[in-house]
Amino acid sequence: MTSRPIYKTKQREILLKYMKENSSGHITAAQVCDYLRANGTSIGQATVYRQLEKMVDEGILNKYVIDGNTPACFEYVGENGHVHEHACFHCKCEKCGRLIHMHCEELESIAGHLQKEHGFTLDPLRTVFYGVCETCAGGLK
Amino acid sequence: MTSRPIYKTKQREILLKYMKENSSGHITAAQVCDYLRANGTSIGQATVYRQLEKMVDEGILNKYVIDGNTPACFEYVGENGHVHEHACFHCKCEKCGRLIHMHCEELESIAGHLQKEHGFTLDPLRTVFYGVCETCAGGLK
DNA sequence: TTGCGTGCAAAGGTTTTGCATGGCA
DNA sequence: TGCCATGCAAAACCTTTGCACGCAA
Repeated sequence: MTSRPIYKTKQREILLKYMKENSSGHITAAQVCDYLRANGTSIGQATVYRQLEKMVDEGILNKYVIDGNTPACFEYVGENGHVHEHACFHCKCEKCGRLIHMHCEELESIAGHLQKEHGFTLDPLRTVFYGVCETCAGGLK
Repeated sequence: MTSRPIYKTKQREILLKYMKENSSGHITAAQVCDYLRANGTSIGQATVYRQLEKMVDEGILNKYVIDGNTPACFEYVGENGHVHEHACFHCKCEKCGRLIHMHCEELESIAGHLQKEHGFTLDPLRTVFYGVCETCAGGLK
């Protein structure tokens, strides 16, 4: 939501590439730093945090927070403007940590409801449903 | 959850009383400490955190984690196995950063839907809807 | 008496910030 | 050239933990 200019720096490109290549999973800032360090292309952690946060602002990345004591996870969700994947919702399992993508039209009605009844414009890209997935629920309580 | 014995200490009673009296809003651990300090009945912060967490385990309090950098919020939801009827949903405005909590029955159907159609057990306590609130949307872009 | 609760201080770990320098536009 | 990005280290922040003592049951 910020309208700052986007500088195309070497560091940004490296981060973008890495996040894109790992779009299937959720990456923590520490993991990024580790990878870069192991790769010889070390980037200051402050830059990593700043760029990651910036990309979240731009809608390129999603940020997931489980709780205050575990590091936040980032996930690549697309560039080129706002690639609104139609109603792509995310569910995060609190047990196995798995991130589940689901496309469901019915869930779109939530946005409409929030808008009409509560005057709240939902941002589905950034909203994450937390809970317990089928597998973990089936196993043990 | 946990099945530890519940000791009835002076500190616990004070905390319980305070949380009960402020059940309408969200209280942070720091707010509790501030209040107690201002009141002369200071309790060690470690105890505050430990008791609060314990009460969450017991189902007396709800704990809300918005993101990793803001302190967690606690809310009194009832004792005596008094299961709270309506889950509390949270909306966080990405512009003004305001946290809006709403009790809405219709939104509860989301949980049911996720459960039935996707096998996902929603945890309303930890789920936050991101978007733009009425004020910010109405005002300026 | 037993074992949990408490309090203090210090540690823990993630994320942010200050400031000087470097690089994109 | 102007402004933003970077990097390093230190700070900030919330929360947890170690340990000795106190207190409920």
